Amino acid sequence: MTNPFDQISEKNKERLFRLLEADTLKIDANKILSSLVKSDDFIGIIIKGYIQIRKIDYNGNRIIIDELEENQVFGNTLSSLKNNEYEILAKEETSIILMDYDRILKSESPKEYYNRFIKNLLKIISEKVKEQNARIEILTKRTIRNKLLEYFRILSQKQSSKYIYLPFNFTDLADYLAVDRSAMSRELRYLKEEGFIEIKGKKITLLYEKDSALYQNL
Amino acid sequence: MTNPFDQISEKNKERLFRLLEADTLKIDANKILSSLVKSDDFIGIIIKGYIQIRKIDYNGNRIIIDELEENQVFGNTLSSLKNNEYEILAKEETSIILMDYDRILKSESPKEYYNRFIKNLLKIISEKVKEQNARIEILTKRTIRNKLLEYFRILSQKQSSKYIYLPFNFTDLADYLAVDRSAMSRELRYLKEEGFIEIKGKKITLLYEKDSALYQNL
DNA sequence: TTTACTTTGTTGCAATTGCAACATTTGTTT
DNA sequence: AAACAAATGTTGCAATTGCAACAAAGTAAA
Repeated sequence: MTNPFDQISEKNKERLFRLLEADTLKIDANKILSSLVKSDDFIGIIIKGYIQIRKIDYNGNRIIIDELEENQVFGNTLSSLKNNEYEILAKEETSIILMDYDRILKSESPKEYYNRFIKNLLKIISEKVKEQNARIEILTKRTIRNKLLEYFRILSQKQSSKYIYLPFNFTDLADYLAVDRSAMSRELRYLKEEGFIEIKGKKITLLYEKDSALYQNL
Repeated sequence: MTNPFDQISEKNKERLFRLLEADTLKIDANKILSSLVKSDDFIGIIIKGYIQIRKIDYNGNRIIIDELEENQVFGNTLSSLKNNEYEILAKEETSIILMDYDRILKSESPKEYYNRFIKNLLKIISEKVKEQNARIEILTKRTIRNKLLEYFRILSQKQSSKYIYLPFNFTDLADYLAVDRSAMSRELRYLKEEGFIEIKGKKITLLYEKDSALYQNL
């Protein structure tokens, strides 16, 4: 994961902050921010910590729009985030930097640290696109079972192991997969009963092979 | 939509192409490219035309991964595109530029046109993230009806009108929403019968208001 | 214009899912 | 340790969906 200030010295980082009028912000663990008092178009960078961007619809369904950890970016420039429609939940103590998107792009500074920062941002955002693609692949699966399997596949690949560790609790996982929690719970039970997986808390063991029939319809 | 060569002169564009060893490629209308003979990490830019990136799973379900028009980018850097798993379909005659991702990022050229290009790319990719977010919002809806309504909402907003024009045929729309085509067809009929929409070919008229009860559970 | 192919529309039916309601377990706070 | 809150597990049931199979309409090619 690329650090947004990769190859930028502390001193130049300060200069950059001044140039871009960046603000830093600290959010306590389990605190919810429902509006970011900032200009129209902003980009936020997670310096440290872990947040979720959530939305709650009229039915009370909570949807996890995004999950962000250190060095990742978010902002209304990158989504249709309008204040108040979404909430930002810090799962642990989190520091973020807020900066004006226009200011980032429109600055004509010839400074090396500025160009370097733009490049770093490009890399980070490219990674984000990739992650979103993975999410889309999951969401396009038509059954809960296939969504779970696709999610496990990606996680297993990321963690290079058949013993995978969920970064979610099950309630959040259901929101992430956009399915009903109890229906997901049932499907997980079926997968267990059929001997495909083992679950111990957030640790899941995949008992099937990559060429298993299970994968055939993914 | 930002042009990747915005504020870059023709001459500098040529220099840029040489610097990044970019190749141009022309694809005839309705031709399918199933593998891009190129280095591992590439970025493609649509210069002119319109393509779809599709995937066909073991069930024969076709999924539209991405839709790209002029000035948009794609590439395995931006998704998990592995050759052969996906196909690229040109809906019309399309020209694309292929370039090496590492080369783009690792070049240390101090040239103004190079930095400008990076900035343009950043803007384009930011827009892509935004579009993917919209897609995710649609896919997280739990019923076909709500997926359709969310899709219509976004389209109506984009086209600033209640008379919207589908960029898809219905078969492709179903793939885009990741639902069964016939089930979608049925749902569209219900929406018509209930007087919420009118359909004439690819032209759809939304007959409900933004504060309609229909929207309440979106 | 006849033929072939693609897209759209329709329907019955079985499978899957969401929903609601509740029990149980786990975690947190005082 | 008691009291409360949150997460997990379970189940019946109705609603929604996917699937299959086919008819009709539209489009392109010979």
